[in-house]
Amino acid sequence: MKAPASAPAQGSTAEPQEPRWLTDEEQRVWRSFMEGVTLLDDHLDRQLQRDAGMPHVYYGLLVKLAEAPRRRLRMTELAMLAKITRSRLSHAVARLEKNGWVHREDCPDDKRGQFAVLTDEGLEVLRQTAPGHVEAVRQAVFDRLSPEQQKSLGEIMRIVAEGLQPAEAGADLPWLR
Amino acid sequence: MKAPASAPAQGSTAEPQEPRWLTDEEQRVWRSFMEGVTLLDDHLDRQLQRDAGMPHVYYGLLVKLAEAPRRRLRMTELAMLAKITRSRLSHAVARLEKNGWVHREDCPDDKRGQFAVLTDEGLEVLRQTAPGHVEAVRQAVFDRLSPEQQKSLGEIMRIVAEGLQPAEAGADLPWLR
DNA sequence: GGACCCTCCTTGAACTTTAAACAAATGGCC
DNA sequence: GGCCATTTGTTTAAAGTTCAAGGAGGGTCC
Repeated sequence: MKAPASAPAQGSTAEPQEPRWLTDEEQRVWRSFMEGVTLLDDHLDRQLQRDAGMPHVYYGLLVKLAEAPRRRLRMTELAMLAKITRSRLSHAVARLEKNGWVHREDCPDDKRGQFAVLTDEGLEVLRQTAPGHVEAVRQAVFDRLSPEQQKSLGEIMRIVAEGLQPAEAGADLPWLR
Repeated sequence: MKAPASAPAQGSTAEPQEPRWLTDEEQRVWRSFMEGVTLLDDHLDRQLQRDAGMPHVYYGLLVKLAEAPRRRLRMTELAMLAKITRSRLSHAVARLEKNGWVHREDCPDDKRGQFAVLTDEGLEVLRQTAPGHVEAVRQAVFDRLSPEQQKSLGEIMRIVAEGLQPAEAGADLPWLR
């Protein structure tokens, strides 16, 4: 299902083509990318763990909930918005519930369904910690990039994300994209 | 509690300035970034877990070792190259050792020191799985970006990485950077 | 109604990561 | 030599993530 990048007739039967290795320049790009991501992720995780008592992903969940109508979302919807599996979300919400930042509610329309609801306490935590988090993001990223670079980064990562979007996602779910 | 976005003399004593919130456009950039990274990371992790039986980070460790002088590196050095903590590395190497991909060796010069050494078996795993991994990276990233975008991405992430490099790193370690 | 398949969400076990504490060795410094 | 801070790498436990399996409801087709 992939066409050769260049000339030679590629066997159409099996996989074992000559690998399309990265050039030195591509290597450098890729390594910078992975290093940057690793360092950034760790940095933000530590910042939030210290100041908000939760990892970055969990913080992201609270943000999504805070932005949702009535501060609530179906589990599946939240999982898709946050780009995580439902399993991971189940565990995460269980933890956040224990903290009192979120609580679950049955869905009246669909007895299988669950809403995750952001509590007042959860909203308060967000209020208190958001400034510190934005500041961290700014210092690590936006303060260091020119407006053009910021724009590029957005375009580039949007392209990457689109390419990896699980095919099903949003296809039949009107509320997404 | 709203302060003007621009001029005012900033109190020099404490923290509670008006947060420098992200603009809508910055928000979009940041979210695309986080989504792209999350999806990409998961994608590569699954690809490697399936085809190589290890997470992306572990694969990265084997690569570093393969490139090192006698296929060996001191634990601390490897940890810095891979941008992970020594603790995490200890666990990772323990696991890789159990797989037979790596083995530890005492450092003759420093009795505290340990080398992580890539075994023949480990090198073989790398040989077998590298093509699949590059292909995944290509399809997810390089095939989708123009040469200019690839260049930008490299520059941008290099800047971000530099800003987060633990200050100590490389300062006194001649073998790094 | 009943068979069947799909979706929603949870669960438990295995594995990975984190954070904090620690022993041993090193390297000044006096 | 002896003292002391630092470096090296590991360990423990707790927290988070993944994977595969599963219970339960919904939807469709006959």
